[in-house]
Amino acid sequence: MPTIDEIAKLSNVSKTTVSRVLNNHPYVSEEKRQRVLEVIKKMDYIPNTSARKLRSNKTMFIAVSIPHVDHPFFARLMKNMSAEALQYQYKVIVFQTFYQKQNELKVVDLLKRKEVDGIILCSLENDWEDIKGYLKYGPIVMANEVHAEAEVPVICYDEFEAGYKGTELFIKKGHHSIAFCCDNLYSKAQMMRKKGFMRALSDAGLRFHDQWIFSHAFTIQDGFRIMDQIHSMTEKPTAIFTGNDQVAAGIIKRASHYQYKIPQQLAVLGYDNQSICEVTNPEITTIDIPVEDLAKKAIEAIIHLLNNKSVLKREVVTMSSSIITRQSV
Amino acid sequence: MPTIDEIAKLSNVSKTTVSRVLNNHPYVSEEKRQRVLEVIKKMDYIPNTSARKLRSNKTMFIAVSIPHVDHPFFARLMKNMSAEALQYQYKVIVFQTFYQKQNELKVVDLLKRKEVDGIILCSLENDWEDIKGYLKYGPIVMANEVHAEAEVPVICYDEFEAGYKGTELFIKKGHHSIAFCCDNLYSKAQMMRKKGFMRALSDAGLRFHDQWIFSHAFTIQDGFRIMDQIHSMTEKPTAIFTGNDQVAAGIIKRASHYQYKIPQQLAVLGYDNQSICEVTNPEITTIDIPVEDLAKKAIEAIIHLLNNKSVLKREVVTMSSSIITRQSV
DNA sequence: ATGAAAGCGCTAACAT
DNA sequence: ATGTTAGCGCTTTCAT
Repeated sequence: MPTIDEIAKLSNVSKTTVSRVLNNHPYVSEEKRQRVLEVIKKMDYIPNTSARKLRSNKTMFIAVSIPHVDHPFFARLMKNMSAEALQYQYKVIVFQTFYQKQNELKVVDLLKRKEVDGIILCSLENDWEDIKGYLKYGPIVMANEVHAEAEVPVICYDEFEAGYKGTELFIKKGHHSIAFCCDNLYSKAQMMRKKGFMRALSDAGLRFHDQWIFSHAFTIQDGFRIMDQIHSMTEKPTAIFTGNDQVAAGIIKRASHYQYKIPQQLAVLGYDNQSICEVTNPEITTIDIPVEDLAKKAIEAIIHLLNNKSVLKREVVTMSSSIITRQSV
Repeated sequence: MPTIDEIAKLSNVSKTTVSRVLNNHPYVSEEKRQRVLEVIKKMDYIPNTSARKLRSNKTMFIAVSIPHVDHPFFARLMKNMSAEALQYQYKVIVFQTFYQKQNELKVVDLLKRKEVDGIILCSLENDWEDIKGYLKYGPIVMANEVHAEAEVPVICYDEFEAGYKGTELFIKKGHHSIAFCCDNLYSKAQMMRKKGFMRALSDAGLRFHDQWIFSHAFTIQDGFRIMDQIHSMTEKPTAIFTGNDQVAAGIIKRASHYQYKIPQQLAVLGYDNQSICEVTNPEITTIDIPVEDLAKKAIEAIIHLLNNKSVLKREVVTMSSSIITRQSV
């Protein structure tokens, strides 16, 4: 692979001039520009990225951290973020934490190593105390996940509202015994959603049962497990807020197996509006969240910080979700 | 962020020594090593990655090219490749082609720019002729997708066998009118699968019908569309090889809507053994492919090339798939 | 408009 | 065992 020096030599110009041509700088005579361009083409030259990065101290990379990519919601988010970043000539590197603190710390380390220019955290494994120190190395934006006081832009859904709305829907349909699923309870977003759920319950004068809160609900298999648990209970809920369409699908399938009438005996509300909602029987009533919008806003936020080098500050953008009515509620 | 020079100064050693400590070279007195380590810790120092890459001409990055990440099969593949690469201290960068030739060319360009050390192509948009020139910049491995004469390692499934086996299953069950779905027909892998299908047909003395070949079959929605088409036909197939569980799910759902008895009136065979197979009604009989194995072997292959700088040569590893019997066939 | 020269932060050959 | 020095390939002052 030729270097800029060789191109300069062959074009009979200095490497400064070649660099100018490469970067579309003005003040290069048309004649030399053409000559350089020809040599570049002939030699099949492309500048070395590492050298450029070292010199300019910019990588044009944004790291995005997610639990793992084999998850319909995060996959969709990544797809959109990548496409959006490309609009700004930035490339997205996906980093999977696999729910490990340590892997998340490796992501923020990338900032320190000047391996990426900025970071978007779509989940949060560590305490914010352990992350905030990295802010001095570059901007961090939080998307999807929220945090109470992180002094960074946060683009998120109104989880409280979603929790409230969904629960309210059950109540309107006459349910009094409502269950709730979540990934885990250390996620602030999940907490907010649960708060909305609890509020709707208390606003309606309903009690909540401890054993009707199911955690570690991610997959179809988890849905099976949860339904098995419900089936074995003496006092059963008649409605369940799943927080995830995969889980809803699993519950519906297993409930049918146990001959439950859905939604009469057990109403099931999904979350995410994934395509799986349309293939279960009955089809899944779910909460639609604006993933594309979230992706776009998150990329815009990080790009803004990158370009303006403006001071990072807390700035929460909250997005509304809406209920998509199908058959399971 | 401090540089290696500052660390050297503060430790009263040369930067060579610091570099040695950093890279675990021998021949550093324990005393100096400790001193350096302390300063590094105190100063919160991490070496600049771009500088390292420029100097060492290694990036420790592997680019993996896929159509897009929001696809259950590719998501699973990526998850496994990323995890596997980490074992060798390599990081995977996912690049999505969105089925565009031009995006795929950007991926191979990364090799030329020294932005990645090697590439794994999991799909192929361009003619091999337009890719092979990049081999002089670094190793390329093909995984999942195949190519007739590409002179690189190819880790793939036995698509012919899968096509044959699946079709044979239908025939054993007494079907004579069998339809076939595929993404597109410029994919060599898809071609092989189709060949297996055709061969099984002809071995059984069965004809194939042009209008029973459905292309552009990727998603649940495509499944709906295909089922609509089938339903409108005067001469309908009684079995369909879908090539993808999402498509199978869509077909099953829509067929139920039209009151088809599955598998009696319409047998449906999936592909990939995704978790969605277990939530449809009836559950999807499918072809299980060893994704984890493919990921592992592909990473091993590229690492091998990277380490040994051995000559690239064609070397095809073919993996068998197996039928998972559920209810839809 | 163009070029000479400095230097980004690091590693490694070479000398001691 | 340790340090001196060169240089990876590029961009950017600064001078002309």
